[in-house]
Amino acid sequence: MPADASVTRAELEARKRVEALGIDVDAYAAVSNIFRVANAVRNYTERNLLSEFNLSFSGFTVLWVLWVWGPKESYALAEESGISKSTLTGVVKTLERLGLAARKPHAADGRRVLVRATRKGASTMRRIFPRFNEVEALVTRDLSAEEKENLARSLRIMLHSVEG
Amino acid sequence: MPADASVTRAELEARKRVEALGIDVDAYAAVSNIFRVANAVRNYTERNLLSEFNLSFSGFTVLWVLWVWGPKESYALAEESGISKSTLTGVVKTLERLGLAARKPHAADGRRVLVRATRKGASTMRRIFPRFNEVEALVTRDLSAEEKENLARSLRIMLHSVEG
DNA sequence: TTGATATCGTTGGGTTCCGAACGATAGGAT
DNA sequence: ATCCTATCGTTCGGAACCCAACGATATCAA
Repeated sequence: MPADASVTRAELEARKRVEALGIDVDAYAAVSNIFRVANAVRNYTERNLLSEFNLSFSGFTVLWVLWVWGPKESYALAEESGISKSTLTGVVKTLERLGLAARKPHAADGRRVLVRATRKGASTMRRIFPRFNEVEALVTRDLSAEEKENLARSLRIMLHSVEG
Repeated sequence: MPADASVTRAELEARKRVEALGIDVDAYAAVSNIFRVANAVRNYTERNLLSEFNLSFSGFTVLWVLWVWGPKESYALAEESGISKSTLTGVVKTLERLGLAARKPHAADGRRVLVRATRKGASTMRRIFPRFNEVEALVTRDLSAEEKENLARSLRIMLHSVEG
């Protein structure tokens, strides 16, 4: 086992603290490291890439969803982006101010609103995404193709468990 | 391959959109699913457990660190909790209001502040953590012990790449 | 001892984030 | 036609979140 994969001192300390409580250590290790990595990658990306475009991570995510899926109603857009609908209102407002997204009323239903990426929004995504993917490649550079696939597969299984 | 691990429709749509851009799909799949799972577990936990104690996820994390490591200076506490030191000021203020943490001045250095969990904070953690671990066990219930270990190991390797 | 420089935690300004409540619209029922 | 109920996006209040700037304290050189 390479040194990079060794259990960190923080993890050892935590285990010592809770070992008497009948804890599922494997589950703890898996989940806590997911949060650690997500946090680290999010912060890294916001600082070193998204700030250049005045985009928050959520703003980027929402624009990404619009770019991939095309125009979407607010509720579905919030769902897919992993934020609440009230948060989405603010994020879309910011994207509109930046000229990256636009609202249009639903043709048949006066309550609904369709959100779409503007041309500028699409061209921005074409510029950002390859660089975002470079970060993804960077942070997974020490994993083999098989390890990356297993990682993604395990995460999909977890997603099914928590959402189902 | 079980159905649970199949690539989601969202992922397929995304791949279609970016396949012409020379993207590292394995890296994309690994990283994007980390965010999905982290988001889902965080929201689930805040709604179904932490809200009972008026704790945000960050508040829980900070209190967890104090419980595991004992009293800690602000900078180190922020670092270990994955938030900025200015955010920590607010979070600790909230924990103080709840009676779960307390500040005390550093003996030798007037600039520094030590934060510690109160008795109530410690007893609260003893109540929360087993239930938090139940959630961790729940969301990993369809992974074998070996899969959980491999997952944690891959994540530690990634952490090393992004932080180093 | 005094002055320059570094390092603490906090504050200020602005965005993101959530749940709850709200107004507006829709789609029945009667 | 007129309720009743459901659903949509927004608003509201408060917490979390960041960076930059700040005051206070420490450190070390001259």
